[in-house]
Amino acid sequence: MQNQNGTRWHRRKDARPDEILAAAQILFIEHGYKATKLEDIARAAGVTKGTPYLYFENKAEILKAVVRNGLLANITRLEAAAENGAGPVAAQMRLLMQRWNEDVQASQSSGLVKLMVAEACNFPDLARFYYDEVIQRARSLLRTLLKRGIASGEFRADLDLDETVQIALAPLVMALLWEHSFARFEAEPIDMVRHIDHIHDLLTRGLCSRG
Amino acid sequence: MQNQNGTRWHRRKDARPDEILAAAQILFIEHGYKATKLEDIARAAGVTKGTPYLYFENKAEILKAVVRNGLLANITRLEAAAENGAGPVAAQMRLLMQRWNEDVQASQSSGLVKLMVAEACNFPDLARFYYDEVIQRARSLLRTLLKRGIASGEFRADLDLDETVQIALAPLVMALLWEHSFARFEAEPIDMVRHIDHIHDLLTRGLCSRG
Amino acid sequence: MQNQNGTRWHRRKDARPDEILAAAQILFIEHGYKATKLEDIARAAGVTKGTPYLYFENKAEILKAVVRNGLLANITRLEAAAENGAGPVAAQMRLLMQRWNEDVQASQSSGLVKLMVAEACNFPDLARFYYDEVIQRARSLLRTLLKRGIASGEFRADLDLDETVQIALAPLVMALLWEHSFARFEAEPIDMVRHIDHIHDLLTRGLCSRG
Amino acid sequence: MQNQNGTRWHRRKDARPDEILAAAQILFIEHGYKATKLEDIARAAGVTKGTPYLYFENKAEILKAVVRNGLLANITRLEAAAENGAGPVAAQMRLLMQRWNEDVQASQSSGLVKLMVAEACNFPDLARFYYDEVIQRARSLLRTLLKRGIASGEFRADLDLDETVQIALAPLVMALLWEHSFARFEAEPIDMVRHIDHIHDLLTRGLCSRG
DNA sequence: TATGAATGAGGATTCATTCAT
DNA sequence: CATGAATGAATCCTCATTCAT
Repeated sequence: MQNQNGTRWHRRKDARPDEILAAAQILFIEHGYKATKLEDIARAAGVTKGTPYLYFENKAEILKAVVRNGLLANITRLEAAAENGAGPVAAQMRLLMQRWNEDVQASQSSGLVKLMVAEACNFPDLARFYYDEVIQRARSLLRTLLKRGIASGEFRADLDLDETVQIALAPLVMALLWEHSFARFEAEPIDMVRHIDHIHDLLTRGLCSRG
Repeated sequence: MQNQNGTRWHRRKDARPDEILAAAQILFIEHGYKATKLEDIARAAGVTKGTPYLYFENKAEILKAVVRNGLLANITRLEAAAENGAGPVAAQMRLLMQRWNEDVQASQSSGLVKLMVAEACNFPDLARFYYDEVIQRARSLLRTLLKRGIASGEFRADLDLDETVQIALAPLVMALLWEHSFARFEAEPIDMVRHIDHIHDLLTRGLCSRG
Repeated sequence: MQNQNGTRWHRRKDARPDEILAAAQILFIEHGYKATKLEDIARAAGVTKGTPYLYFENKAEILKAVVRNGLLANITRLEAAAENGAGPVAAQMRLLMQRWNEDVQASQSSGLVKLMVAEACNFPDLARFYYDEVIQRARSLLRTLLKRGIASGEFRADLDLDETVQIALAPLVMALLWEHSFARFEAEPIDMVRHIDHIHDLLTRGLCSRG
Repeated sequence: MQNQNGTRWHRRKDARPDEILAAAQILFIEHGYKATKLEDIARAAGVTKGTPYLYFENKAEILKAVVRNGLLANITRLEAAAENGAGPVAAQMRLLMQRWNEDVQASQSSGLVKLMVAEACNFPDLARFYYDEVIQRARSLLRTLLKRGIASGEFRADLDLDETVQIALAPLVMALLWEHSFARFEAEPIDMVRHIDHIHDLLTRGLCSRG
């Protein structure tokens, strides 16, 4: 028997769990946790019904692994990208947003946020993990930048940090959710690079024209 | 089963559908569509499991009715509130956002957005309805305001309308999603009135300090 | 409120049970006992769900009443028709078959036999009633005729009465069952008068040509 | 649940479908389609209620498989038995009827006809299949024989073929229906070999004595 | 390791029956 | 008498999970 690459079966041991998680991620995001059948995950991963149970306790654990895996990697890369920035904070912020976007695209993880929003109530400990390890760290990152901007006089000194962080993140998060909910009804797909430019522009300059 | 009067049931034909929808809304938002059992909806509505079928074809139709009912009413009230504004557009916008918030609070419909995001892929026609009748109408409303602001010279003339609308709505929508996902992990609940003020402030003035 | 005849509601008391039975008969024959909903019976009878219970204990009793009513009337009329025949027995037999056919057509009861065959196992006492009050009496009738024919020398003396009765009835019964099962697939409907002539002819003369 | 070996179950993939169909056939014939619970079928087949769904789409498909399986096999064997007959047609016909009877007894399929009659209206496509693949083929077979008999001068030349076929088949079919409806009320079971002899005798010679 | 047949608890839906009006 | 809202047992079907192979 040959797999799709034409290589013989062997040494898949290490890859299996990730293949299962990759398949599960796609299906969980597309249909939600409950509506996704374990057998579909298995089939999408190229294995049969029993196999996921060799690597994961049960369906819930697969969901947790999907989220942990995907998001931890993302946030970690984001934090790495945020280090040692120099120059105007606004420009750093813009660069960081674009980097983050590239990373999300590359890691195919955009739908995880939707998944977490949808399932937060049903998986309190997972939601807690997401809150602690993703949301808070992302906020922290942005807060640091804002502080630097305020300190340097680049940003207004009267900003409420927590509020501003929350508001600044919203359009970025919404773009992800959008892609996995209503984007298909739009005439044309979102150009994320351009969208992020607009977000950045609006955030920094505001709507109002200057006197 | 006996009700409080000692009779087996009340004759509630007129009230029943709404009671069932109200119960369903809470549970669908809390647990998602699939994870909500019809019997739970029934019990929460004070009836037994057969009763919902007297008023609704099936579970999916209950979901659709929940969404249609709740959101159509909201958007309609929002449009009414948007009429005949006068004075500075920024102030009108702020007023509208606060009005909308009050309406959402009053109608207990904040979680419907989360529900729609979570289930958009599984209910394409419902998602289409939501896109057409809620999203587009909300966008249209905001776009009109922006145009007025640009025309009056209050807002920057170089704004991309579609992008700006999308971005401006994001923090408002995120606040709703937040409430039904991770809000419980926060030290204190969001003060929406204050939050909206911050959103409005940031939107209009931007982050940057002025020379 | 007016009924279909334009007369006011009144004095339906006596007619109701029969209207319900008439509706039930049609539906039971068409869909079988289990697949027929009491509400459908009620609607077909022009009443609502609860009404049949004013006249009948439950669904099973309605079935029993349908069968008893319909078939007892038929067999009784058949016996009446069989009385005081004169002339050649074969001719009497033919006349009786045609009379019976006319009666079945007129009484709309042709499907009751199918109903009984289909439900005999689920309603043993009803089946017993049918066996005793319909089958046996019909057999008895035919047996009497056969005996007369044998006595008169018209029929062969070596006939086994029981067997012959059973065989002679078969095509008649089959024609009824046919009408309520596969007749619709035929190019043209059965002409029962002609069919009975053929049955009679074949029964009396046999297939074989005579030397 | 444990089987006799103390294991939870056997690996019976090949045998299962037939075991399920065999169980279903008995129960469908005994109680009708609607009144038969899938769990009863499963239990009768020695499995639990989920297992039938591994092999059949749903209950209706089980019914169809039961009928198709059972009856196609019967009619095919009947056609095989009809080939290359020699000698007097009446004798061939008798032999064929006896063969058919043996085959029906051996294949335990006598009740399928009753099942089809009972459910024809609820399963139009199945009824169509039965009409095309069983009834028409059986008729065709008999018609061929009759034609041969007429051609050889053995049978009357004035026979209406279609009518005669229908009438000749009736007692045979009725015997099957009888067995699964009212036979139990008879003092003694039908001796089919003898019954067929009588049918054949009556068919060929008719009731009337000869001058 | 991997398979996939089998399980069986669980959930959607139906419908005969009841009974306050 | 008649209605029809409500009930809840019954039944179809699903699918996460197990385990002999």
